[in-house]
Parts: sequence; C-alpha cells; structure tokens
Amino acid sequence: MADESPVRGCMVIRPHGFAIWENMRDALDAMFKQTGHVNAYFPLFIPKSFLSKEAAHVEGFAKECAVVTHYRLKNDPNGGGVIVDPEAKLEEELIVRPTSETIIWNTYREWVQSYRDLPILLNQWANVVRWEMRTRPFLRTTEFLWQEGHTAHASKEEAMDETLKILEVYAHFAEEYMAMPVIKGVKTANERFAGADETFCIEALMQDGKALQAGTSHFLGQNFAKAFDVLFLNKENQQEYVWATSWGVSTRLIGGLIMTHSDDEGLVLPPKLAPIQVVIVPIPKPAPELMRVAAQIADELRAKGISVKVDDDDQNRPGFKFAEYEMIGVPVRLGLGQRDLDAGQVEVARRDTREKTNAPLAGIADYVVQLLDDIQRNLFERAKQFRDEHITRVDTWEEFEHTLEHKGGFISAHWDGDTATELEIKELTKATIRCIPLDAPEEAGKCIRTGKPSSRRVLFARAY
RNA sequence: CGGGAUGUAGCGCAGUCCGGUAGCGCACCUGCUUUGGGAGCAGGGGGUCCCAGGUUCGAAUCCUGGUAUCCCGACCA
Repeated sequence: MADESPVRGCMVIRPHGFAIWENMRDALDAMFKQTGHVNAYFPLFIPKSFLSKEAAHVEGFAKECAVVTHYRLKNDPNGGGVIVDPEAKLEEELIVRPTSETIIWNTYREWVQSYRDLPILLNQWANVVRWEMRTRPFLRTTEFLWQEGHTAHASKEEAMDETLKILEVYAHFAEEYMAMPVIKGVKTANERFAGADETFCIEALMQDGKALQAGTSHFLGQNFAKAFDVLFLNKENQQEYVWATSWGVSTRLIGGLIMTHSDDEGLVLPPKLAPIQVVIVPIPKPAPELMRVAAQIADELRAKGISVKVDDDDQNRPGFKFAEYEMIGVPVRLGLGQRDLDAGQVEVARRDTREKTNAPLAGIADYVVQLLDDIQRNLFERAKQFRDEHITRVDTWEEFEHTLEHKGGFISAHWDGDTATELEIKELTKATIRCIPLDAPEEAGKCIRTGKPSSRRVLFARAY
C-alpha cells in the first residue's frame, strides 16, 4: 500500500492506497459542499514573519517547521556534485506550511470589509509538512495530505456553530463511511490546538488498545483576526474582529482505517471506501465461457453503482489470487468455475468474516448489493463492540494503572481539571486525556490522582 | 539530542567471534509438468559485502575514522 520514500518520514503511497484516500476525499468533499463550503488554494510557502504573529500558534509549531533559506544550487567547485549557492540566500526565510491559518488570515484581511462579506466558508485540499522527531507510516508522517477548512464569521455564536457542525460531519464520515466508531469530545487546555480557544475532536480506538485522534475542529475565537488585523464593520457601523474556525482530517485516517479493521490476512476495507468492491475470479483460468458470464455479472453490478474487477490474469493460480485480494481488502470475491456454472451458482466469499457460500447466478447482483451493505454494517458493529468493551470506568489510581497496563483502551475517570495533574499522569503512565466527551453527564467524583473534587469523567488513553 | 541496534543481490537474511573462490529463502528469466486456497521439478541471470584509510601474502570478516538507516525516549494530525 505504501513504500518508504528516500526522505525520512515521508511515504510513497501506491495506487491502491491512494484510491482509498480519493474515495475518502470525494465523500468528505461532497459533505463540505452540502454544508455550503467551497474549495480554494493558498501557497505552500509562508513567510517566516507570518508564523510569529499569533503567539500561541508559533509556540506550537516552531519546533517542527521545514525552512527554505536559499533558492538556487550551483556546481561544487571542489567536486562533482552541487552545493547550495551562498549568493542565493533569501532575505526572508520561507516556512513550508505546517498548517495554513496564517497565510489564509493574511489574505482574509483583504477580503473582509463588511459583515456582508461574511461568512467565508472555505476549504483547501493540500499537503503540509511537520518535521516530527519520530514518524510512523500513515499515522505520523513528515509530509501528509489533508483538508483544512478555514472559516470566518461575524459572530462568536456562528463560529461556534460552525465548529460543532464540522465535528458532526467528521463523526458521520468516520462512522458511516469508515465504519470506525468515534467519541466526540472537547480537548483539555493542554491538548488544544496552538492558537485555538477550544478544540473539539473525534477519538477512535485501534485494535491494539491505543487511541487515535481522527479529526479536529477548532474554535479560534478572534485570535487570528487580531494577529492579522482582520476587522469588519457590523450592522451598527462598529469595527469588530472577525471570528474564526479551522478544522482538518488527514491521510492519518488511512492508518486509522487499517488499524480498526484489518486482520492477519491483510486489509479489511469497508465497502463504501473500497476501491474495488467486488472481484470476480475465474477458476482456474480466464476461459472464454467463464469470462463471458463474469462480464455479464460485472455489468449487472456496475449498473447498481458497484466497482467491480474481473480478474483476467492467466499467470497466477486461484489460491494465489484469493490471498492477494484478501490482502488488499476487497470486501467481496466471486469465484466462478465450470463446476459453478453447471450448478447455476457462484461462490461468494466475504472478506470481513472470511465465510464462503454459494449463491444462485440469477439475482446475484441484488444478493451482492445486500451483502456489501451487511459487511459495512458488520464492520461498524464489530469495531463498536470492541471499542465499547474497551471503555473502562475506574475510580482509583490502582485500577487506573492496572487497566492501562493489562487492558488498554479508553479509561473513563475523574480528573480535577488541573493541567499540572494531567501532565503528572502523562509523565507517570504515558496516558493522556483524549477528550472530555460531549455527552459526559454531570457526576460528582474525586480525581483519581489527587482526590480533589471533579464534576464529570474524562477519557484517558495511551494514544498514537 | 540521550539510550540500543544494524548496513552483504530487488526484498528478507546467514556468513564476521576463529581472515582463505560470495551464500540461503523469496522475487526474476527459460523449459516441462501442474491448475477449485499463496504449485513442483530442472536449469539460469543478478553483488563496488555502506564509505575511506590501516594491518596482512590475502579482509565481508581484524583495527581507526566517517556515514546512513531502524528501534526506544523527549515532540505531535
């Protein structure tokens, strides 16, 4: 699915892996459009001075920025290669964007005069670079692809509504398309995005018991408007700073998808995102009669909007192909041999349970449509059951440590609301507060670490 | 930047301690036989053993210096 790249921490994404991203992108993009957003594009390079205009923002990102200092190479006078031309030093260094708030808000200053110019509901599909010290394929790469929404509003309430609306879009996408159950919540001050007043997130649980932040939606208040002097005249003819949100999901979701559903045989993909939903394998070889029937089935399925591959390869044997298609996560495989043809049936293998059955050729398209639907639902239910079984309520420090060590998953526990306590727990256990769930009920309790009073439970976990 | 490891065929590795013609598995090429769960047999191609220097009749192997990558930590979508 992905290869190492010559550059540390970066990835080559192969066509099959990228096709999954394209499907995610298309589905999300449609949802953004439905909620009134439009796409635009801003530069890859950000003048260094922009980054420092918002204090918390620069504080958060300065440590992981790639910096362009020169614009030309020249032949090395001492050898065969090329060197950076010292004559070609930039007057102001350029940052390769780690995120685009600064360059976008610098532009918004020119776009906004009046309340009539608002809101701006804008999204960008782009690559960004964050020079992390440690990387992991898909989950934390030096360069990653994502979408970043950047909206501007005339009121605090409208901006907050937008922030929460997008959180819903993300949660819907994760659960309905990725079949990945998520918990919607708000981050603690410590885990908040650099420059945000409030960060909301969706948190998922991977099969190894670690949590994954799958998407974030930030309420930025007026922080960037103040940093970039973006003011508008309201209906009362008063100058006012613009209210902002930003939100994003990245190719990390591919990693989340893999780690939520896959098994020892390889990928398991939810039908709604699988580049190939159904593969038809002629057995043992693509003989003319088999291929004729296979093409007919494929046509019927395509007529119902299903992506089908008819395997016409005559080099490999069926067993090899079965293993291969299982590895790349094709949800449904139809095996078609002379034996099946004589019986008027086809062998149907589903990837999620690896069950095989025979189904009549007549009405096969409807059968497969139903099956894909079942698989999509089954994947979600299976993941949700696992996730729910791995949310543990604990009330003592001993239980907390024990659960973390022996079970993993989310731990629902009381916390005194103090950042110092949060950091101490992280230091001791590597567990962080993933979020304060939006649906967490009021409940009087005592902090598992300090015993101080707490009014609701938060979710702890070790995370990627 | 701290701690640990590793650089040998496209990929994964053995060989290094104890110096003596460069090996294995997978992949690749040719042929025959196979073909309903990752085929078998036979033959074949492919290497500056990370780089530089040193020791030696002789270095993948020993010594010195460099360099690259990976894992664990601090950082994080």
